[in-house]
Amino acid sequence: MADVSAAWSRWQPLAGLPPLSPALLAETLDGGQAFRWQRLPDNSWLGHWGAHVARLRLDTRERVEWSAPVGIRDAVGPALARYLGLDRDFAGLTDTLPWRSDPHLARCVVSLSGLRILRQPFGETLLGFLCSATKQIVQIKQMIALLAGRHGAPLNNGAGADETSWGLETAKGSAVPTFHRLPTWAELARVPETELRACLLGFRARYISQTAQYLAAHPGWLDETETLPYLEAKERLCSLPGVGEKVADCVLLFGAGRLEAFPVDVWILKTLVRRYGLDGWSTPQLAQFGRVHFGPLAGLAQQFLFAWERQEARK
DNA sequence: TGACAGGGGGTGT
DNA sequence: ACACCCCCTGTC
Repeated sequence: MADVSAAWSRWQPLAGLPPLSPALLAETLDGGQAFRWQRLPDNSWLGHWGAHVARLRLDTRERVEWSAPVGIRDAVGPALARYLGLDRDFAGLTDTLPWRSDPHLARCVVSLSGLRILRQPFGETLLGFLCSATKQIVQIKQMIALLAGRHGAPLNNGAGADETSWGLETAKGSAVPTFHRLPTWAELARVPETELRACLLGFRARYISQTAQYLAAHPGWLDETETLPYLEAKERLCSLPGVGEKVADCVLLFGAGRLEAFPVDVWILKTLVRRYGLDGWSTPQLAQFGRVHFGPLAGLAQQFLFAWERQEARK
């Protein structure tokens, strides 16, 4: 294994996060909420959000530890706490879900105990889910990586070097390229649609380009949207090209901490049909069912159901 | 090993 | 209902 200690801070425990199984850490970071985490050969996870970079791993007792490039470590600590929602008691929140009267939810909650909802940067979450239409996670991650690499600003590690790989090497011995942040919406507005297409976006390139034009013409619109009440925020997001109810709910759930948002995708659709017997219901009807049945934290319930259904499919 | 379908975490018309 | 794009995956 390559020496990765050189420019990374020493590993330190992440206070406030209960012990986690490797599978659950993977599900949380790489289960469809976020698209910028990768598993490294040493079994740690490398992730990016905003201008932050961090690595996470589990110690022998399954407690989460973190490390960051030394130059930005002091900023990453608090950012990580926010990103992972450490200010929220997810175990307590999960306990308020109606699992006592819902056997399927109960088994999901038990088998995926410890699952949490990330709090990602709002604008990046919008970009990620604009890429998500009829795409699987691996493909979305590929698009996002290309967007970051080609159109995002290189990240300074805080130590003055701008082209460093921070000593991080892959199993094959080649250096990991310089880290880049995702392009901001202002930056995306200046990228020709053809170049977006070259990032494997397909028909999503037009949506992203048009959304970028709109956001560029309306400064502050996105920040305002993040602060609005759920329904108003959702309505505004849905007015963007390429954003429908599902994408809007994902953005609000994973990028704004709105646990009432209940995205209905094909997995949840399968779940509601197969496990709840809702054959023949329309998508709006299913969304309504979810909000009523699962209550004010329907989005949290959704993540348990979603993870369970994907897990079943992989068996 | 290399082609070749088939289908994909949705939105807009 | 169907087009929109085109990469991934499984299969032959």
